[in-house]
Amino acid sequence: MKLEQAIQSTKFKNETHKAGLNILYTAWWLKTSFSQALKEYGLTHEQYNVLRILKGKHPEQMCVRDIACRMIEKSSNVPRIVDRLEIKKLVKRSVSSFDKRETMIQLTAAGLLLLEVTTKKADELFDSQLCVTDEEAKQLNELLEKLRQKEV
Amino acid sequence: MKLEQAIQSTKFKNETHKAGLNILYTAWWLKTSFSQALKEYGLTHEQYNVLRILKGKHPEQMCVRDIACRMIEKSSNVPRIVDRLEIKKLVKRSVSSFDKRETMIQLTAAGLLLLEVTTKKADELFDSQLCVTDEEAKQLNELLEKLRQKEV
DNA sequence: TCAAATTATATGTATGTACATGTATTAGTT
DNA sequence: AACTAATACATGTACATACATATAATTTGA
Repeated sequence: MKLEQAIQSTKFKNETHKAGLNILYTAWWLKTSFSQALKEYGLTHEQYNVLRILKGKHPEQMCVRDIACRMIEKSSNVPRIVDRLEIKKLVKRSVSSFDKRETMIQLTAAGLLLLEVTTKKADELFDSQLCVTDEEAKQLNELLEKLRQKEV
Repeated sequence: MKLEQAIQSTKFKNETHKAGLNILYTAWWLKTSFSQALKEYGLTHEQYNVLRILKGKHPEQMCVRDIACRMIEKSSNVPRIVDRLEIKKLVKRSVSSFDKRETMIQLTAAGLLLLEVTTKKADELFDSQLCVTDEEAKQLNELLEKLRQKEV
């Protein structure tokens, strides 16, 4: 669907302005299909993101701060997301012996198992939903990174 | 900043997968700078979006449903956003005489004024933050729309 | 014409975001 | 060593999202 149809608007200030809205809309669309796919496993897409990050270090633990700085949405409130994962026994919290201020998070066996299943689903979704060639994806990545040049 | 630095991850399944994450990250970044700019006016970026949509029809009114289907994030809860705008006297609610189920929303003079000031700020932000040429923006729009081809 | 289905909006709940503040621990300075 | 600053995390609050349900008005169709 064209952006014009999606947000029922035909006039944009310029192509750059339209690109901004197009990125926001595409991100919403992507998050939504993603969340949809995870729903049957009782995971939100942020919870999935945290599990994925933990997997990267598994079986080592990670502290909350290290998880936070790997999140796509930097202002995510990791302790709260971990709360929910802990209730579902997908992760375990413990106090760091190295620095007692740190809370160390570790995937449980259940978490690891659920992650394997959902990762398969999620990867399939990415492959089937995102209709660009490898070359186009590369181009898209370059454009997005150029666009973000002034990032602070 | 490259995506790799932003989310401290170097391995991606493929370029398409990376593009997906890149879109999500760029959208977060954009929303954040945007919200930052609106903060001094006491508006959230969703509230601004609703005001913008209302402006499109001003001085006519719009019903909640019409606003909703123009939102970038379709699952936004428009009645609740309108609640907050109404408290700040930026919009006015009234029951439609045409169909009493409908709630008609209209910008107030205060809303219109605030919108003018914030629109200027927002447009400046878009122009200064999004570092792409007109040609690149056009390319980006095409790629995003190709990517979303399978949209339902 | 009237009961049933549909529609428009409001509202409840769980989760997440954005930001401020509180608490415990560690690091740094003198 | 003791005081101060910084750090890591938890938690409170306001707003937003995602989805389910409630309520009232309108439309449909038997």
